[in-house]
Amino acid sequence: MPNITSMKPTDAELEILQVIWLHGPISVRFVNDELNRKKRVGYTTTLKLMQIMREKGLLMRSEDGRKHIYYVVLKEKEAKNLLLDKFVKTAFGGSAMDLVMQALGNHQTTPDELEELKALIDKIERDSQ
Amino acid sequence: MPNITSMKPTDAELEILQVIWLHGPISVRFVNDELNRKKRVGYTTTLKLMQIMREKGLLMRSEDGRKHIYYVVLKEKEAKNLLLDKFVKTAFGGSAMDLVMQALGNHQTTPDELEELKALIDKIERDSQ
DNA sequence: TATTTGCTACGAAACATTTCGTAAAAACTG
DNA sequence: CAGTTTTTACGAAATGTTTCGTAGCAAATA
Repeated sequence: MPNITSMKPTDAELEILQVIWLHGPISVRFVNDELNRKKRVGYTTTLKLMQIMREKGLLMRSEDGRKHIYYVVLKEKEAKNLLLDKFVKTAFGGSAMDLVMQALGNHQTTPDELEELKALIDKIERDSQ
Repeated sequence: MPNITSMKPTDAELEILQVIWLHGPISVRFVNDELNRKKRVGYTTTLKLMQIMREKGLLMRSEDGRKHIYYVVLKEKEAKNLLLDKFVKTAFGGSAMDLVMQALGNHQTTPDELEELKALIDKIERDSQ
């Protein structure tokens, strides 16, 4: 029963998770190149972090000959759910609705997005009947 | 120009911020008692943390005789906005709407809350005319 | 085959966070 | 006033995170 919040990914680890979620099973080299588009970081730093993440159970890898190919244990959506839960607790005192209201109020939204959101609300209301 | 994300409150610091936001300007003793409702933590630990938070510029204090009374520099709402921005970036790749949809879909909501949310959406739509 | 390149493993330094013990002084209590 | 309690200051240990250097080996290349 993997649980990403009990694994507490750090900020650096989260950056790596994002890259892997976006680009699929992937080599250390690729992750490091990707990270270096934003900031300078040495290859062995990234390697070490990914090794630690594997020890923690955050990543797994297949050994394709000499190279190792890493992938995330949890699906993106469930992982983000767990992270979200934790964030709601630590920053918003447990109120998801507070977070939703504040996020909505302070970010640009397109009409399409608002329609999508209204559809979701309708669905929630219907399901609760 | 205070900015809570550049100050990077840690998890322990965030717990303290929550207590102070909730209970107003407050003594170390009160914060520590409050924290101890959830977990055991020594008085000097809380004291030290709050001293560090003051050095970082997260808290200020007034010296009421012997006791020190601490308060948060940033208003709750602006602080949470900054934290939210950072979380959206690190965990949701920058998409606030993704976060909103996921938060809504995965937490219990009362009919009242949904009404409030719909009102906010209406307001956003009206304002964008 | 000899050299270079690229990969993993690993230890450890540098840094940050959390925890607490001790000391000193003020405030309270009997 | 003497003793106890409460408070702050501070140093430092314990723990967690991030970074990188070095070594050893395999693969590619000259």
